[in-house]
Amino acid sequence: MKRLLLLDGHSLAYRAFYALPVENFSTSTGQPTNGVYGFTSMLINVLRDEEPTHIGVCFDVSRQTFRAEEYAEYKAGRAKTPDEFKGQVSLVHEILDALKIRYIELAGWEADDLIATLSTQAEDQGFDEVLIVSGDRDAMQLVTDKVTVLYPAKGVSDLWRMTPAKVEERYLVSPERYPDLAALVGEKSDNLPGVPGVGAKTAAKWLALYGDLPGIVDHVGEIKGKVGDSLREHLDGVLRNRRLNQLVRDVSLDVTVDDLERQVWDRDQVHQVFDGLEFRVLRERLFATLDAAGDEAEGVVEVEGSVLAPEEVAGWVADNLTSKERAGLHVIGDWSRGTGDVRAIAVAVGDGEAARAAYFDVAELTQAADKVVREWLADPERPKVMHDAKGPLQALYAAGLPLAGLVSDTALAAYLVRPDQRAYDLADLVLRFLRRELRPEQDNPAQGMLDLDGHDHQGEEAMVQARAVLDLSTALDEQVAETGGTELLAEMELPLVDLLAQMERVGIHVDPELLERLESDYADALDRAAEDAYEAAEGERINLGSPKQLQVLLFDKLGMPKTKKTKTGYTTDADALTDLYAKTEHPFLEALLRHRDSARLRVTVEGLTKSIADDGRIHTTYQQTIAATGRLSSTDPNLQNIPIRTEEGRRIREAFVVGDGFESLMSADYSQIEMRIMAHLSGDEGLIEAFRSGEDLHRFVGSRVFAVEPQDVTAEMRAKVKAMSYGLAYGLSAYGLSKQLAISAGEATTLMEEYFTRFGGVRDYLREVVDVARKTGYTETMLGRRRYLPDLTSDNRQRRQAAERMALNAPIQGSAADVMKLAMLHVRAALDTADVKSRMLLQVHDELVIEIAPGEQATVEEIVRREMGAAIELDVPLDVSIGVGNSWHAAAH
DNA sequence: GGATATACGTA
DNA sequence: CGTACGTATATCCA
Repeated sequence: MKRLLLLDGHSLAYRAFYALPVENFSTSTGQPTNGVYGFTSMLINVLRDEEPTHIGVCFDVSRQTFRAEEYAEYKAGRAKTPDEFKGQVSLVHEILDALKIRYIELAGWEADDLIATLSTQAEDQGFDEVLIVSGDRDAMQLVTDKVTVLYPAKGVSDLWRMTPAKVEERYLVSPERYPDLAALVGEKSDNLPGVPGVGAKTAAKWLALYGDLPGIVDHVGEIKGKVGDSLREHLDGVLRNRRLNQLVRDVSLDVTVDDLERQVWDRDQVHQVFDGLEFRVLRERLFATLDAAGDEAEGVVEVEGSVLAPEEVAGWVADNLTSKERAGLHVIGDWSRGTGDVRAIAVAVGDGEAARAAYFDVAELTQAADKVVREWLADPERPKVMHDAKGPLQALYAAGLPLAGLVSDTALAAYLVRPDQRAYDLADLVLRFLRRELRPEQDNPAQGMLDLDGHDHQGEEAMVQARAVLDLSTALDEQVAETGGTELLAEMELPLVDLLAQMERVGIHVDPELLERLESDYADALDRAAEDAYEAAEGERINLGSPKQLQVLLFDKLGMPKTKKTKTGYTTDADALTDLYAKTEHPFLEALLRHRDSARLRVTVEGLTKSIADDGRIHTTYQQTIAATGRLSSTDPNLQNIPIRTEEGRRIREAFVVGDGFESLMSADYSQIEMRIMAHLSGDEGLIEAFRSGEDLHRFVGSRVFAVEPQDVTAEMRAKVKAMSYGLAYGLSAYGLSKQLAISAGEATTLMEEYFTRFGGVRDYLREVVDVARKTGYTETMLGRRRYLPDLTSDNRQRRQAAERMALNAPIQGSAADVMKLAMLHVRAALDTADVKSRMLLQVHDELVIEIAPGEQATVEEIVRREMGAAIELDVPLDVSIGVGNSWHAAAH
């Protein structure tokens, strides 16, 4: 497969120069880089998407060409090349040098002629495909079945794929006839005037009628009307245009297409050039793209080790697991919902000559082996590394083999390095960071199954995994150190694994009878709502759960006003339905909304009921590597989204009750932690004073924004500044604020302006966060947790603005998550020290739920208040609010 | 059975 | 045109 990629370097950089704001793209020394940035960005994209085998970039050298000689006004009238652009072409050259991509330029020729020549050559020599990236429409004449022009539609990211059919569709003529059409219509950018009154449609009509331009010339006398006169009058100009827009396909070059084969790029040189240009984000993207393209394994993970017979285990462990050398541990077993069991264990230690590994069954260990294995696992001084340890930890714990001494977890390390990834598969990480292949784990491996040569495949596989984890942990720990995350990993994420495992194991007790009653109450309400809805719809018994059927009923049959568009039609979400109800007062809508509510509550309760374990408790699973900001998430079931806002929904919390042998549930939460962090990070004096004063936050802010005394802040004013305050941390716009508060866009803008006048530090901080992130490529929380946002320099406005909102939010949400994680660790340590039986059950982002043992309430309350309040030092107090009751609902405060 | 779209619960 | 999640249902496709 031979695929040639040709780019018009000058024109692409020039386009980028105008598409990207120079303020955002210049080095600290003032060198503008928007053109070279845009060009490089596009280059990376096409390298990624097209994977060419050959590549070349063509440049214009000067304006002195045969075209200018024939027609002095050729390209005249073009603005003089701005000085800010001039220097950037040589920067593009430097980048191409570092990437080992040839660039071609020749005095007297335009880049398009060179492209035409190389493209023709490639076609003649049997290349499978030629791709031309050019912003010059003359390139359309080169399009064939094998040659495609990628034409930058706007900006630098959106490329139109011009195939023969696309050219025909867009310009109404074949690629071959395109220059005839262009000659008739004219090309403004080249200063080639066309026939006045003749546009693409007329020109295409003539070409269809007479075949080609010579055909038109032959019949020029027959063309009637004003346009006919116009054509005859300007025919000389048309023929000149045609001579000038013909690309030359046989320029004599000192390179051939074979010389353009892709070379290995020079990593050091790339670092140097990109450092000089301060292209941090782009470098990441380049490495990610080119490394991924070359993500080919250079080998497989191999392991030297033995499948141990039961009587060999004790000896092997005694001989090999005594030192402080880290060991890769892989557990074979099952785990879920806070429990599990272990079938076998694989361990790998050492490297190079000293590399060794073993695999053994845990069910049939001898007494001696059981003892040494147990001691090794529980010894905090003998370090272990695992991949995604929490599950295996549960299994080991359930098997009576608790583990200590976990010094790294390759999933957690990878999460800190690449927090936006959604999954951290061991094989993927091994491929990416070690360039080695990990043979896939077999599904349902039969235990102890030997093949004909007596080989234990499952044992081999498990040892390979243990070896991979060990090697990977070294590579990833280095990466973590490079990004300043070592402490975060060692002091926060790793210790948290054990705490989360404990919380999952304990679970939370629920009252199944209450859940059952709720389920039937909700089901009744659901039936009533459904009947009311059908009646209001005059017997149309549609599926009320189908947005598609609802759309037909609401907008077609009932003719209601259209709501906001979705991909497939019009939304029927609760906001829109409430709006519609306000407008139409149609009883169907009211019944439908009730139906939605009841259906939702019923499935929530159903899900909880299904999740009750044999011990009468619900054991959620916490995910520690999902949320890009650093938060935890909860699954199976999700206990972080149990209803609280409506009275009906809150009843579900009454079913979460204190368990046997305990006295009550305690709920402790941080009040307004994100706003407090914003006050701290921004250093805004007004906001800091608000929190120090002890006054109600929104009342305080309202009094400043509306310039009234705090006691004169009305409920309406308070609601407005509250929405505004919370919205800020999400990157809310004036438009969004106006929608949410149902006020005019003008009023929302005024509100925001007033807010920022009073709290200017907040505005400055939010701006600064985005600016810094754009320069460094990432945001950081108070504890140094990073989030990478390459889209901050995207030329796609939507993506860029989305990334900006993420950049605003990530340090705030993420710092709050850090604080809560610290608090959890401190609270547990203090509970342990106090030697109480009370224990942590749930974490809901800013809330902890604790089960209080008899007589311990005061002690625990003191501990929780102290440790949560002192988790981190801020310029404002960290306020903790605590409630106690026999259910989660009753513990609310 | 898997993927996608829509809707909606929490912080 | 407001961040971060997880889950359920309907619908379409293979």
